[in-house]
This record gives sequence, structure tokens and C-alpha cells, in this order.
Amino acid sequence: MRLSDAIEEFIKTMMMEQDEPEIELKRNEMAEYFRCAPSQINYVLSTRFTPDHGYVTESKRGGGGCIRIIRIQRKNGEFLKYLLEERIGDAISPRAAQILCGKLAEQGAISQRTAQLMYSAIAPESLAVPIPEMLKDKLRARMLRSMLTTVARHGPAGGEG
Amino acid sequence: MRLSDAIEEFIKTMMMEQDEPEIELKRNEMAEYFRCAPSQINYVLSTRFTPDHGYVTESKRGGGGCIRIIRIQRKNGEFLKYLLEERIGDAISPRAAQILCGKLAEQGAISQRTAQLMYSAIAPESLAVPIPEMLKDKLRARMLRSMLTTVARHGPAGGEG
DNA sequence: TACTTTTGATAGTCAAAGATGGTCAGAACA
DNA sequence: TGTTCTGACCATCTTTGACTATCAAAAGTA
Repeated sequence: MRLSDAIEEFIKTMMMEQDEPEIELKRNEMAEYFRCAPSQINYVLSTRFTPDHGYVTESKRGGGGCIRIIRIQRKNGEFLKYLLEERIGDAISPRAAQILCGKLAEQGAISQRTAQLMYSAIAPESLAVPIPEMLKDKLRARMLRSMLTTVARHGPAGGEG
Repeated sequence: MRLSDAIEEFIKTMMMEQDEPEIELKRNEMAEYFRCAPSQINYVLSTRFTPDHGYVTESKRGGGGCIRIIRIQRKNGEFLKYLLEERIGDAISPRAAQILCGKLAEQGAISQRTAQLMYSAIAPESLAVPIPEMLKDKLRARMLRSMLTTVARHGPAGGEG
């Protein structure tokens, strides 16, 4: 298993066990525990604990410094609203779109299958036509908004419908 | 026996033995095992493990990366083959796509909701970016193929997935 | 005391190296 | 003559290390 995955899991497990929406950790301690460079911890945070993933982080340097990881909890439908009104905007990368679809499923706003279906529509392979990447990002945003609007209209998907 | 055939057989045997609809493998390990160029593995995947053959593949690059091969259930595989080969082609108009989605729902292949979702992704409003209509028809076809492949992979619609 | 400097303990950034897999043109083969 | 196979080059993800920034407490100073 990848180191990054192990660290990610460790942190999430820690949050689960403490049943707290936030935890504090010492970067150097973590690095020592996993026998890796301290900056590895930053890498994990910046690739797996972003706002798109549903987390925000804070930190304090200097003596007694630490990193705080906070899980954002949104009520049913709020996340969807946030995506449509703020997050997606008029362009979005494939990677971000994938993360957001995954997050929607995790939150139960859509089923895992619907998430896969949505992502398969906007994945790079689907958009493999000769147009600038910039346009693809715009297309993706439009499609995603359109699909999410449909989801919002027709209820939280996944069901038999 | 041709190398490609040997690799194909090896992979299929591996899936049989594990009795799993999906397996993961390392491209470089495989290449080493068969003493061939790593790209040979891609060749085998792209000629023998396509959706038309009843398989889909995913992969992840970078450290700890791997290739995942997923077998689509037989029933779905045949249904899919029909759709991909007979109905969609490499370009499709918005109207034809809409009708297709509707028929799929009628036949119970996908839920009404899924049909709406799929159509909202490929509707003209979603593709409202400045590119030739011809490209849009190709895009639509790609997206539809991709979404149907995903549906097939996860079983015939409706369920919770 | 009150203010400044120093020091040690943290964390952040960024670029380079390492580890995978992907693509494509052309050679080799059957 | 189409299929198979290879190799050079590319893209992506992970890991590390050198250098930088910040902070709190201790030490120095007027």
C-alpha cells in the first residue's frame, strides 16, 4: 500500500475513533511514525484533505505548533447547493470533478453508481475530441451543473426510479 | 503461441481462479514476467479487453500505480455490445440520443431517472460551447458510450449500486 | 521592569528524483 | 497486408530534501 494512502487512512481512522469532527496532530511525530519526510504529511493533506474532499486544515508553526484537520459537515442538500452555486463555476478540471462526484456519493446525495455514471460522462476519455483543454473544462462544468440540477429536481437518485 | 494470446489467457485464468469479476495487475511486473515491452500489455488490453469484449479497464499511474481489469456480466455485456455497435455509432444527434435514452428507460434497461440524468449530460444546453455541431455529435456519442459502459458494469440500472 | 535579541521547535514551499502507466510510429512477423 | 511487438517519449502520482517562515520562550540589556 502506498504511504500516502496509509497516512490518509490513519488520520481518518483517528477521527472516526475519537468521533470528533476535528483532530490535531504534530507533523514531525507523524513523519517519524511513518518514517518519512515531514513534507510527506503536507502532500497527503493537500491531495486528500482539501475542501473538495470535505476537510479544511489549519496549522501553527513554532514551539508547540501543530496541524488541525477539520471535517466539514453539511446537511442534506447543502453540499449540492454549494456545488451548484459556488464550487463548480464555469470551468472545472477532470480531477476535481471526480473528487466532487465521489464526495456526493459518500454523503449519500447520490448513489455510488450515479457518481460513476456522472463521472464517466465528463471523464477525459469521453471528452477526447480535438478542442482546447480550456473548453473541455467549461464543457465539464456545464454538464456537471446540468446533471446535478437534474438530480436536485428528481430527488436523491440511486433508487429504482 | 502468440505472446498476446498468452497474456490474454494468463489474465483470464487469473480472473477465473480468483473467481472475482475484477483483478489488479502491475504493468511492469507483467511485462517482466512475459519478457516483453510494457506497452505490449497495453496492446493486449486494447485488443482483447475492451467494452465490446465485455471488459473495462482502469489504471493509476505514479508510485503504487496499477491496472484494474473488470469483467462485465454476460447479460449486460451483450446488451451493451448491441447498443454500442448498433445504435450509437461514432456520432449521434441530440434528438436521436434523447430517443435512445427514452427507449432504454421504457425497456427497463435503465431507470427513468438515470435516463434523465444521462440526457441532461448530453443535451444541447450542456454542450453550449463554441465548437462545430459535428464535434458535438461525436462528443455525445462518446459520452453515451462511456455512460452505458458504466451502467453495464454496475448492472442494469435501478438498483442502489 | 520593559523591550529586544536569540534560540530552538515547529510547519510550509518547491523543485527534483523516483515510480508507475499511456501513446504512437514504425519495425517485425505470419 | 493486417496483426503483433518494441522503443522512445510523455503524463501522472509519490516521496524526499534543501531552504524558508513563524512562533514561543529564554536570554540579554537598558
